Amino acid sequence: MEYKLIEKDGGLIVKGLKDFNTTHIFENGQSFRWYKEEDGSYTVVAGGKVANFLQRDDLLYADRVNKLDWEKFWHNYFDLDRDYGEIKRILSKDPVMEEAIRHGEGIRLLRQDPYETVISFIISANNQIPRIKKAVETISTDLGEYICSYKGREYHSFPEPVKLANKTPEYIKEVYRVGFRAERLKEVSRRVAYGEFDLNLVNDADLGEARQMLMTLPGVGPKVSDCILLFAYSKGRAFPVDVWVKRIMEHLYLGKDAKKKTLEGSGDELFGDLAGYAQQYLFYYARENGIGK
DNA sequence: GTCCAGGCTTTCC
DNA sequence: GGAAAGCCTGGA
Repeated sequence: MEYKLIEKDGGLIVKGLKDFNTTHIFENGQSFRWYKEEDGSYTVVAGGKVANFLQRDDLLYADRVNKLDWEKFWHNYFDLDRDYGEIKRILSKDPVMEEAIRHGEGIRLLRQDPYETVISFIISANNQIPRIKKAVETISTDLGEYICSYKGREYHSFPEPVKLANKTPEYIKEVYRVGFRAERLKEVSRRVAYGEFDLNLVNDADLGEARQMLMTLPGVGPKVSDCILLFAYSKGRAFPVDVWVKRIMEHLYLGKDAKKKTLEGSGDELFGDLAGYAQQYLFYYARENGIGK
């Protein structure tokens, strides 16, 4: 993608981004470490950095970001080497998808840290987004490194695995309010910290192998594993089926009471290697319209 | 092997 | 009170 970077007042202005909308990117449940400010901008914690993004027309005002940060980190984080225009053109051959895409035309799949994504989505099981966000924030405040204070809030990085591995399940449960997920968080962190599970190997595996590897971790089932593959590893064929995707796939394509296996295979069947992108447009569309409620 | 019920913590609507 | 971007266990 062709775009320009203009340094100004210690921040950065990005001009000419396409297929990019901060609301669509952040408010679709793929990441949990963002805060919407009163001016409509988003303050984001990722990669040990804090940045604020305000989008106005075709300009993105990036505060606490310099050219080097953008090129070394945020460009990749926002998946800017991928042509979402082309993805949308292909998916739009399906008239139902065309409608869904119109509602979330600026969605992009973030390239997030694998360990943070694993922990976040184990917490997400049978849970609600505000509470997931709070748990991830509390873990970071308690165990992560202090980064800065910005617009009245203090920010900390997401901690290394060993930090969570060294806490007792009782502590994790009581301090972070994660309930029955506490034991899972500790065990997964322990395996990663002591090299029993290598998150780098997931990257090299094909989709089926990667899914099987992740599902050996406690708290990681089919849905959570596909979220991790999509939101951390850019495996665009992963197709997480949650209650919302179930509802909208039944509503738009499959009819009610579709079998679990039919649902999980429907992404591949209908959208092939773009299933994960299709899932994001459908999810945003379903949530926005309250389909199936 | 597949399917399903019940349980799990706590918060939010 | 019921539901919540589910997973795990046990039993059919």
